[in-house]
Amino acid sequence: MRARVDDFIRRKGLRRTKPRQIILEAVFARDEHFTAEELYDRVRRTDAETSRATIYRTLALLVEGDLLREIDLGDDQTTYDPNFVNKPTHNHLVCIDCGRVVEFEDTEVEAINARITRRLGFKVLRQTLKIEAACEQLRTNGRCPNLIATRLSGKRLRRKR
Amino acid sequence: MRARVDDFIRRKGLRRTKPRQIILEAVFARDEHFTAEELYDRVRRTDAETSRATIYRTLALLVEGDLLREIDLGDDQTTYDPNFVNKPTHNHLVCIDCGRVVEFEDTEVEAINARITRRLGFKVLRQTLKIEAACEQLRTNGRCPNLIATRLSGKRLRRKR
DNA sequence: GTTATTGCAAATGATTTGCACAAGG
DNA sequence: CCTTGTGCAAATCATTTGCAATAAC
Repeated sequence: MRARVDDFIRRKGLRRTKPRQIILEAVFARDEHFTAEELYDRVRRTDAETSRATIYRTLALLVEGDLLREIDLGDDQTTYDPNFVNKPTHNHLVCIDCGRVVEFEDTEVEAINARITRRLGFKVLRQTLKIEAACEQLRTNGRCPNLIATRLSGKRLRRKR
Repeated sequence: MRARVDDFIRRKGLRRTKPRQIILEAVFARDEHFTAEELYDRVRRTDAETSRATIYRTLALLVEGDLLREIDLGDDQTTYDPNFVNKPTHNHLVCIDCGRVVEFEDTEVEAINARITRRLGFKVLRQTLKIEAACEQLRTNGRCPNLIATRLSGKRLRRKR
């Protein structure tokens, strides 16, 4: 990943500034999804100077360079996914009970793309499959470990304003 | 459709007001996608009194009642799709050249859902597949009738702010 | 030295909301 | 009547942007 990022900076002729370094570090340190605000908080812990503007501007650069992808999890803010570099065709399942997001791959999606190209005369560039689902454990057992964990951690469930 | 709407109003105990009637009429008159602002314009032509607030409130009711579905076409405003009542499992392809949106169905998507339920232990409630694609005609022939039509009509191409 | 980059604060723009008035049942 | 629904204007809130100062190269 480090290599990909370095290459990106070189290719784009970007400068290695301090805020940029810190942001890149924060973005690719883990494989979790995050929002601009969450990234801002994380970055702030390392450097209290970095502004939201720089966060947003850097995110835009990374998205443009295909190092990061914007995904829509159904709420009012954009979520960023750093995992497309390693898993270019993965999809998302969002649990409506606990808000947990599960990434999965399914080869059949590729087959659909091929069929679309043939049938509709378009060349597929990118496909986004989002599945909203309910935790079966919660239905059958009346309890869902993820939901409990979510509540305990105090993390807010995703929802539209 | 008329029946579905009436049923919805009755079931919800909603009142039949003039602005509501006009909005419902405008929403289900065609099967085209639209934004809140486009609906507002359309409604305004029939009744110059109706406010944006009422447009948004009515849209929220319809979405809640599953008569309308919000979709994300990649720009900054919500698009509404009135076709899910008749085609509950359709998907969208967005052409990055001309912005045209093509609806399509593909039985394989159902198979994926079934597989997810089995593999991941979630019950699929709703699936959203969006494909971004390029018009092959434009690539091969250098021209795309849709693109030309879009430009002639003066309709803005969809894009992030 | 130049040109890219940053932080700040103000602007944007879609959507939501408080409130007093109007209208449906 | 009594409650739901409406228009208006103001409020929200994530994201963007203009600008002067600062830092890469």
